[in-house]
Amino acid sequence: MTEQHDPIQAQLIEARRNQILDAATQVFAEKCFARATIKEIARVAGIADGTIYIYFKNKNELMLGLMHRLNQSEQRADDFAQAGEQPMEGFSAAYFRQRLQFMGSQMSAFQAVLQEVLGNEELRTEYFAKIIEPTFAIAEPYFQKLIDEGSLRTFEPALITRVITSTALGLLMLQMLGDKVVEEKQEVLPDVIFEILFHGLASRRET
Amino acid sequence: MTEQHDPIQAQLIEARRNQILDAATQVFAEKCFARATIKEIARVAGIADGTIYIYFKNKNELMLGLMHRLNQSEQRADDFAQAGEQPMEGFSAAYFRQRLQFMGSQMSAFQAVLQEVLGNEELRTEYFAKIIEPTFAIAEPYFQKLIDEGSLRTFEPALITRVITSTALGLLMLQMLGDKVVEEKQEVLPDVIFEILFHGLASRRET
Amino acid sequence: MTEQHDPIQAQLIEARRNQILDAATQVFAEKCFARATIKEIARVAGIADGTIYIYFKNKNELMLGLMHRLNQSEQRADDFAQAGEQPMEGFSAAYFRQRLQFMGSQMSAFQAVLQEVLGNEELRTEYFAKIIEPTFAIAEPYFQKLIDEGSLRTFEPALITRVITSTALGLLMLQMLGDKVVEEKQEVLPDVIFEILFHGLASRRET
Amino acid sequence: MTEQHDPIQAQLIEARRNQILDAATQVFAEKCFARATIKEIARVAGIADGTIYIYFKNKNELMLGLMHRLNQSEQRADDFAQAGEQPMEGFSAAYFRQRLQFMGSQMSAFQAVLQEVLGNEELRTEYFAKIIEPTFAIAEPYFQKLIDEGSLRTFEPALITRVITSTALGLLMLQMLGDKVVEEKQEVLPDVIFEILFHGLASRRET
DNA sequence: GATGAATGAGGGTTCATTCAT
DNA sequence: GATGAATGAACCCTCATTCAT
Repeated sequence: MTEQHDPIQAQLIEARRNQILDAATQVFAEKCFARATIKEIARVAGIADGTIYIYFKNKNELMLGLMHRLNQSEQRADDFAQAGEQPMEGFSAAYFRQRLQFMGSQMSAFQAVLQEVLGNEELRTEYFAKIIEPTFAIAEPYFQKLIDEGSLRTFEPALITRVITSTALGLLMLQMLGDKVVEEKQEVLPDVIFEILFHGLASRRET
Repeated sequence: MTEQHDPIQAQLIEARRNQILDAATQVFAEKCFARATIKEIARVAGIADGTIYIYFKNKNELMLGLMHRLNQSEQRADDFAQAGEQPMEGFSAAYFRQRLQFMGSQMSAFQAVLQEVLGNEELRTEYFAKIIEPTFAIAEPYFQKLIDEGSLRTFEPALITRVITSTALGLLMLQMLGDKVVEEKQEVLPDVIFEILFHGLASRRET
Repeated sequence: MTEQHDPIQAQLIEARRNQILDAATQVFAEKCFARATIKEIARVAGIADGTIYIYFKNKNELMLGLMHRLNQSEQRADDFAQAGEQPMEGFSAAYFRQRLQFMGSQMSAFQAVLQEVLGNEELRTEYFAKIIEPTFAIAEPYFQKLIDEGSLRTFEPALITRVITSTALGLLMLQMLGDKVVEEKQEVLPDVIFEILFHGLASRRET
Repeated sequence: MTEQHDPIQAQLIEARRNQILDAATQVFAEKCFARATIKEIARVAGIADGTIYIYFKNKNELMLGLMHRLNQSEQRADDFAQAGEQPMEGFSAAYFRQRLQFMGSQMSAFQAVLQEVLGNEELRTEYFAKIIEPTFAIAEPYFQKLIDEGSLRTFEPALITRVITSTALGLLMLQMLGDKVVEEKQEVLPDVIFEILFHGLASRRET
């Protein structure tokens, strides 16, 4: 009957999906995936329960959709690959700051995803394989190069990525847990962390 | 006639509680709090559903009991306060290693608690106020002293605690997410992290 | 687009509520409130368990809904206030007969309510304050007037209402308990009771 | 092993049964049969849950035991059969007053029994057949005699018993429902009721 | 006999999902 | 496509009853 307005149709569908995912993000972050109800997500999105099932097969697909969208915007925000030939410290510091800012800006979504990922074996595996591991895979050669250049001390690149990721991830967790200091200092924290990770806490004279 | 079973009784009750909490820890870590069922916890504990309700008022109290027990064993394992006059680096490294080992050994419990804490406003507040914040309160003066002594560079102690905690917490998260490298290297990681946090990633010549 | 279903919708909702209340009345009367199960009420109503919870918040609200409906139909059936200037005996006898007939016709509902009210402190207080006491408040001035007119002997109106109400309530109880005589004679009983209450059991000569 | 101290043993058993029934009466009246728990009855009786099952087969037998005991004490208090040759009005008034007083004194037990009887088909039948009907059977010939003597107007004795019983039962119900007037006037109410039932509410001149 | 921990069937309630409108 | 009433599976929890001590 209705002709296929492919591009317009697709945009409408995309808009609806985003509307629903926004509502889901909000409700998941407030209440966690399991306690969130379709009814409430629909209410927040301003649509009827049943409508959600036109755009997502089931509640789980909502979470996957959310993860997927988060991942996409992450990649969009991410210019790691374009490290190019910038001076190491400058690039690294800028990248690190940008990364933390992005995570902070998407905190609700990260909280919803992490929350569920921690308690969902299947999702956990997928999340790690599709999102975290690829980041490592991109970063490790970069650190290897820096070591080879003599910019960095000799640690296994795999360990370097873990330590840096840990710090960022842990900071995000502290923020989610409501730590006031992290929240108040979010402007300076990326630089402080970068400084500590690169030059250490210890004063030089005692080295 | 009947023996005084106060002490014996108490021990039996404690044993049952632990048996149930062990089962709960396992099931919560596998399936998350919300998806875990009393039926399965009972099955894992090898008892009947109803028995759980003799020892815990409801499912929520199971989680609180688990948090409480984790907190207690944490305090028992913790000798931070006894830092005494040991050389800074030695003590710090040892403490850091011990802390990470403890967290690793209790990973399931931490996973269950973190998982739920992330998705439960009320629990989150309580967890942060009762467990995380006190740790900061103990550690900050220690770092202040080290700064005053000139052992550490001048950062706000509050930020130092956040960065260190973040790294530990993030590492735990990575392990929970199934990172193979973290698991394989858990012997050396505490030392690597300590080394990086204290002396930095950057090679010295470029300072 | 969608029709304005406010009025239609409201009627449908009312019909469903009544359908459920009818089923509840039947099951409560058979089995008492506490032993009645939502499953059976749903079965009798010909709907699914969950549907009941769309129309009533919980099982208790079913009982309150039932009480409320009974009270409403009672008020509708009640024209006491319209006693007007009819001759006392005629009006009283007619009213008394109508009242007993109404109670008999709603016996199941009364049985369900009385049953629960007897075993539920809170409901008891509410039922008495909202339903029984107001009836007394309406009736007492009427009897006072009859006494003042010299139609009735001098008893405290409060006591008269209690005695009459007792007789009606007790008769209802006997019927609920399965008394065959009350059931068979329900046609004449109102008149017999009225006759006894107004002119006494005793033969005149011996007065 | 233990010799059979039949009489002493029996007395101990009877005492225990009464202790339990007293507790049951109290808890049933407060909470109704269905909501009363064995645990609470045991607590009120000052014994362990399991002990109740030594003296009563199950919870239902508690109710039957209570009914039975109530019935026995009723019969003990009842000297209807001994009507003898006393003057009709004197005896009747005295009997009626005594009956109402007994019911008032045992109100808790009656409330528990009536409550449950209203909602329990099986019990209802038994209660009516064993307790109420026999009373009718005893009273009816008595009223027949009074009619034959010319002391009472000519009503079917079966109806007279129903009306009188209704009034008493209804009065008990009003008291159970918490009517303040009935409670305050319990001293005079038996006489008022008797007066109304025998000589009517209507003033004589209008006869 | 007395105890009370243990059992597990059963009930109230929630909520993801479906489907007639 | 959109709706939201209806469904019923599944969960938490209670409590009568049993039985080893």
